[in-house]
Amino acid sequence: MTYTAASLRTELNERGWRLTPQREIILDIFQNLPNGNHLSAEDLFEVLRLKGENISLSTIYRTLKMMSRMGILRELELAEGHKHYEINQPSHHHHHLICVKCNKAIEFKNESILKIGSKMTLKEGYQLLDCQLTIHAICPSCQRSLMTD
Amino acid sequence: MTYTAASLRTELNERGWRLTPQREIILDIFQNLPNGNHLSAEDLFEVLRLKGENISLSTIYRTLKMMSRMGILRELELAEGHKHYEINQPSHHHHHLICVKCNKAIEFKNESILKIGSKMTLKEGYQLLDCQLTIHAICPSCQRSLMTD
DNA sequence: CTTCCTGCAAAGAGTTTGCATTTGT
DNA sequence: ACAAATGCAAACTCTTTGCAGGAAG
Repeated sequence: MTYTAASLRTELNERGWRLTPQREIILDIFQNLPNGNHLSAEDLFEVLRLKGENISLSTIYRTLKMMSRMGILRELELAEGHKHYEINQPSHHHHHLICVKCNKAIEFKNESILKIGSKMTLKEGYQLLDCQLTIHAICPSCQRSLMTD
Repeated sequence: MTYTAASLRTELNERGWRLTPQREIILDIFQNLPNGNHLSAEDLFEVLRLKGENISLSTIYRTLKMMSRMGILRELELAEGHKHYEINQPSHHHHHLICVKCNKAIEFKNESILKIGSKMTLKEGYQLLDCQLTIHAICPSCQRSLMTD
């Protein structure tokens, strides 16, 4: 289930919303992002600026929130004080192991987690958008330096 | 594994840190919080104020971060724009199903998730602090009002 | 031609930090 | 005594919002 400009337009229009150049460009950036990469709002702003696309931060924030709520993007909490976003594709669905000290994140896959999420949302009558297992832990190198913050 | 003032003191001292009245009181609040309850920094500030304990917000933020990093508290991202905290006890370990539109959160238990987390951290040599499955979805009543934000 | 969207600037919320003072160990 | 923690206020970061002009359906 890959999003195209056309399918995005359809889905937007169904809700009384519109396809704008900005939304199309932002979707395109995420579609072409190498696997496992994720962008913060600022990152996206910078990527766009380098491509010569000057889309305002307000629009970026509004679009990221909208696309997350539509299930097009995943909103990741990587414990860095701001959110990161990536395209939401079941085939690349993964989770994160994060060091609470150095914030380093490792991605990993696990097939049973999505099943747990599907079962749970079905049971409660919710419409599933995304499910993420976030593991907070201390990485080997930070374990060796317990005294320092 | 219940924390007492004494065990907290020991663990702090091991790292060259100190047990202060503020830290003891904050731990106490979380110990006695009804199951499934969680507090934001502001909530905790208010709870303390009502008990006549005027602990500054700075100290609260510093203590919450410290106790999370020690594995005493769990840091929850309930998609409300700020973090919530609760005591980290395996026996009450649970996860969250959150509506991205109204932010309503349902708690649920699942035994296999902690196993997945333990296996993953063991494999990578990390020291497990906490693992949480967060499901983002749209609740039944928000599904019925798709047009509105 | 109406409604939605954008960009700008300003405001807002939550959190962090510098520093003088106080307090554990 | 000495290092660490507190409280205060100011600063900071990320994000949201009001509004006027511009664009999509």
